[in-house]
Amino acid sequence: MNISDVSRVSGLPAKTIRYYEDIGLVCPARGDNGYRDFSAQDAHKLSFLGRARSLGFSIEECRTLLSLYEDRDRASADVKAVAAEHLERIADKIEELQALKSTLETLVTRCHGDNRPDCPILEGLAGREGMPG
Amino acid sequence: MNISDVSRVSGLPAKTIRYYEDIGLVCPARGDNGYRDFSAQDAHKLSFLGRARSLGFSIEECRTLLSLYEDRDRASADVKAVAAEHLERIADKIEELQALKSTLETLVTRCHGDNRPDCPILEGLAGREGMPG
DNA sequence: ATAAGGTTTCCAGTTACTGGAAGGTCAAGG
DNA sequence: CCTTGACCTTCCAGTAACTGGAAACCTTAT
Repeated sequence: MNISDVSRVSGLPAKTIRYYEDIGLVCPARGDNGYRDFSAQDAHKLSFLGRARSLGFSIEECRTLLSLYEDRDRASADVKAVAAEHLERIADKIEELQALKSTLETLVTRCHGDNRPDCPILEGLAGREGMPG
Repeated sequence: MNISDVSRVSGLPAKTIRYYEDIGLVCPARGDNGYRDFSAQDAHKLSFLGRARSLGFSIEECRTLLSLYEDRDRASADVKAVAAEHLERIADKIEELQALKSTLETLVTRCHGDNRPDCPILEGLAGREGMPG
């Protein structure tokens, strides 16, 4: 498989696949012409990476998951630990964003949004008036 | 005010303040010794930036907000537009993260997390094809 | 032979900083 | 006056995870 084939199969851009090779996530074979020659396993690995990335795992987490995936003797507890920690970070991020959202909503709601120059949003940012949160 | 003073007052690291000068968000005066000399207005501006950044506005949005803040004739509607768009992005991000969270929760819950090697998390990431090798 | 399109490498840019090196400045103590 | 230590300065490099583009090579079809 050439890179465009594996790109179509895995859903990852060719650029990304080359980058993944650069950082050692995949090691496709090379043909005589220097072209990368991807096996079905390479394609599978890349699909795995694509799914893990789309779930928000970092590249380093993906590297860990991939090595766990390829280690037939690993304990599922190891995988669960990686995922659970990631889950916690997601939950934290959601909470943080919800706090931001409610602060901004308060500011936006208070702003009359017309042609007059006085604006509670800017006043809030300037720190003169009480900011919620 | 030297940079460490304005850093303390604004809550921003000195490095960040220098960076903000580099990209033209602030233009502090310079003393004969080459040291930056921040006015109270500079400090105020930096506090404004700090608050806007902590609300998740990008640097470019901060630039816009700052120019709106310093334009006494701007309409509050202009500010509201920036904030409302940002709010929408936050809401989208929250939704996306919640979807990730529930997918990941499903995977984590199904994983028994013991010493056995079979793991629903990895199987979920791998798709339907099964294990490598 | 030529044209189109796929592939290669390498370099630069993105966001918003952060760390560190090398060197100039300032105030205090001896 | 000299030293020490805390500041300050600039510049270079690196972070995460790609993305865009240039220049050149390879393949396929006409």
